[in-house]
Amino acid sequence: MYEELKYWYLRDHKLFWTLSMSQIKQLCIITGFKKAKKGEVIYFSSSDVPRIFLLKKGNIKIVSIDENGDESIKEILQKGDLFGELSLERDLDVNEYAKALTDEVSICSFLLSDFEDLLVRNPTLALSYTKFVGLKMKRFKNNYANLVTKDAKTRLASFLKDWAEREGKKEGNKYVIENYLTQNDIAQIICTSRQTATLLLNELEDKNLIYYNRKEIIIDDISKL
Amino acid sequence: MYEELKYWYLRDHKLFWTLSMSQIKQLCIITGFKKAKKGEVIYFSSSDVPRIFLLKKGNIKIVSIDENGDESIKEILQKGDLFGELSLERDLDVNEYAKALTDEVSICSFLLSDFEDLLVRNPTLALSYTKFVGLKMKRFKNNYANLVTKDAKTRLASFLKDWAEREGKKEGNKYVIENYLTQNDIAQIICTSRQTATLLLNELEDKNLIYYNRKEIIIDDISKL
DNA sequence: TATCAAATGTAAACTAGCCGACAATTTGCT
DNA sequence: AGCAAATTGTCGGCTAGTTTACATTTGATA
Repeated sequence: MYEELKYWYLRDHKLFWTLSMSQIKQLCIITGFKKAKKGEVIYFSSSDVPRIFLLKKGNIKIVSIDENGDESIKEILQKGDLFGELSLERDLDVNEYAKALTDEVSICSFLLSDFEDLLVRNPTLALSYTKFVGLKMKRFKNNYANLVTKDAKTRLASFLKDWAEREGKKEGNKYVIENYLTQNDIAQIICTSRQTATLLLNELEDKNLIYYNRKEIIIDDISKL
Repeated sequence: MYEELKYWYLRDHKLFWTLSMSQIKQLCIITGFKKAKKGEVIYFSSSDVPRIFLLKKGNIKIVSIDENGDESIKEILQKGDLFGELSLERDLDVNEYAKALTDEVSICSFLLSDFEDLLVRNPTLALSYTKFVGLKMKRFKNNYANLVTKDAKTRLASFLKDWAEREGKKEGNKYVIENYLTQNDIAQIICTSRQTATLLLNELEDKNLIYYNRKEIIIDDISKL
């Protein structure tokens, strides 16, 4: 991998904006780079050395496996998202993996230890990183609060809104989302059975609130959802 | 408040162990101190300046209010726990308050801005703080994963185990917990209705797995729970 | 283009847990 | 002690959502 490219990758993430180009170059912490295509499993938490990963391109899902072997989707990640040992502590209890949802997924990574060194030498970066982790925690809390208090229909609606706002092409109140999820994925995300998800999606379509197919989802008017 | 005492309060928290006494003194960031008794509401997140709080004594619950005015318990905090704007970012969306669960609650606090300065000047502290926030996030994830996948009975059992291990007096496999929660509190924590919580608690008592009253909860054999 | 696996659609039986309603008990307070 | 308020106990009806089971559609690939 070309050295120049490496730095650019980090530079691109807003977490590293505060660093000067020369600082970034000086650090040189990227140690891995990987490409994957749809369906491929990319990373196991129990893998060799603890790392932090940066999703450069494509979409992936983080799936965790509990003691009964049941799988649940923890997160859907977009281009630019960080994942891995974000809490800077190795966690052996958690068993999770990442799976490519789109073709042409590319990921780069650096070692946790290298990143720690970097943080110690750059207090400002450490501060923004802490805020970043904090923000992530808040989003989680919010999501889960939804899970607990709202019914499946509401959860589906707020998931779709969220998705549209994060990734959809906006045209006024209309949003077009590139659909790389199966109904089963969606069901797992909003924590319901596949059947219920199917039912609710069709219900939304019957009411002309969304148009759904395997390639894209069109939300006619997000304010009505 | 005596200066000496202030420092000792911080010194006592494991987050600050890495700092030398003189460093802590130098920093002198504690700006508030408060006492409260049972039932008292202590702090609103929308209060004046963003702060971080340290619970020195007693137990409190963090209650959040959603857009419908429904209240839900976010966290139960023990002596030594930090709370407030832990993510170091002010959050105006969140509406939450803390309520004393025991008599003789005491809390000290410092300003977010002071703490940020401190972190920038002490990268190692920043690092431990990030790990601390990360750990908190993990615990949350775990809890919520439970909420979603397990039924109420299992959730109650794991809450009781957790509580016992964190605060109970251990005698072999037997645990005695000082019970400062109502059944309604417990219900909210494990996200079920008060009636269901009552039912399940009585069920556990019928099976002689626990002994419950308003003062204490005795878990006969935690491995059987 | 024939085949097969994955994804989606649909329906009926079943159930955990919610909700409302009310009684009994305990606690704090004057 | 005596009263009001908070907490706990109990019941039946109700509903959202699960589960099981099977049919249909779609897309990949040989």
